[in-house]
Amino acid sequence: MNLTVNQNVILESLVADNLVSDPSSARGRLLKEAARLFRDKGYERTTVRDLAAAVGIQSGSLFHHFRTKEEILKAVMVETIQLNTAVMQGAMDQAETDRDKLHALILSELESINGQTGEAMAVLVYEWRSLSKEGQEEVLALRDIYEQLWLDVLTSLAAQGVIRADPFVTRRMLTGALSWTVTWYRVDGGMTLSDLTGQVIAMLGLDQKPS
Amino acid sequence: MNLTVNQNVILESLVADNLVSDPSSARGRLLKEAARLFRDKGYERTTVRDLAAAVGIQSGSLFHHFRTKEEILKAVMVETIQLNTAVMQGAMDQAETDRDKLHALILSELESINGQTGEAMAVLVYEWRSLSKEGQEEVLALRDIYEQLWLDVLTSLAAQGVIRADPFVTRRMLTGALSWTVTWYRVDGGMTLSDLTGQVIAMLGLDQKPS
DNA sequence: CGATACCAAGCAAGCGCTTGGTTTGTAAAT
DNA sequence: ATTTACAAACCAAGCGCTTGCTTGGTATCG
Repeated sequence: MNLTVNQNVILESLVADNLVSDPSSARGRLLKEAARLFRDKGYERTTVRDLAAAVGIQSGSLFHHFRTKEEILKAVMVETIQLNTAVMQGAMDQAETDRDKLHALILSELESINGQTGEAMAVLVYEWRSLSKEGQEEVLALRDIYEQLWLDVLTSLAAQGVIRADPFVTRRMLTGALSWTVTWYRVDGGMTLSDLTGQVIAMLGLDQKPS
Repeated sequence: MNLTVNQNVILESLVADNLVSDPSSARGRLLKEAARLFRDKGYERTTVRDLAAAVGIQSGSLFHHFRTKEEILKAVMVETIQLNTAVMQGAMDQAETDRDKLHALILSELESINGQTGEAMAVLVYEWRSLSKEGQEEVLALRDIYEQLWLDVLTSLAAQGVIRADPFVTRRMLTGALSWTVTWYRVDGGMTLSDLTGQVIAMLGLDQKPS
């Protein structure tokens, strides 16, 4: 189960459906650089001149591709959700038991946050306020689909007595815990994302009674 | 064990030691409003005119109290850490077993995040990047003291086999999980912070074998 | 030829912060 | 009890700079 390869296959199909920009296109490269800058400096501290310089054009030329700076932020968020929902759905389809599904969800989200789409995921989590109200609602609707994948599995596990905390609370705690890894986890620190997934499972006390 | 009362007693002693501004002073009121604005709009989107208007003075008059806008942000962060470290230390001193101490730590942090100092705590977590490098280091040093309280308890619990995940990883996961509550937890939602603490304990699988 | 992608220049607005001067609070001197 | 002295707190005005974005024109390419 190599998630990286999986992600690229899914990416291609989403690009074909025009749901996600081709990373090699001008628009795609801009979104990639925007995600990096927004994560590093924050949306507000990143100027349109920064964005333009990152892809080697003049600041005014940005507005040929996007009408406003905020539209760039929204595109980063929307495309990231689209991609990661699809990747996660794929990982879920390969798992059989609910325990396996939970494992897949955790690993999948850690890959999203700390892998190729990590910069954009950090933006999604920490630049929420910079979106207009309408933008927030649009993103929120997409996010609901993603969240339902989690809730289905956690509710099922709770019904089986495998977890004892409330599924909704558990999901929210895991959202915080996993997204926070972006602030401290480094791939080169000797701990793989698979190791980290194991740590989360152990923290939840699910490492003792195998299914 | 009423944390709110406890917090006010500790607050007074910190004010007496000049470690924290008196909330009724001009400086104290400004910091309170600044925390609220920084949390709601973000540091960058909050202008010095917003800050001044919130306390009913002209924007230029702010610079009689603080040399720069960033100094306001730093003061919000530093004073919040000072207060919450003291409150948490107090809660720890009252607990006996390590399990009780962990319970106290979780409840204490939830009170910090969702109680009176919630706005400032959110700023501390989410406006980190807006501080200069020197400011970050200063805040980080204070934070280490705070974090050591957690690590001592978690390491002890791990040695006893009560928790099986790595103490450092566990703390980081809990940092994310607990600070994330600021985005969804509401006091009026029928769930107290004590309930929420119980949920976290249950999520960690620590609700089954009482000490 | 027509659309797409870009540049060069700059505008209006908003930003953090400064300046010079006025009011207010306080406490010692008369 | 009133005056004097002085620092702290504040206002009114605005400076210099950066911001997101616009405009009019020029390459590039199927």
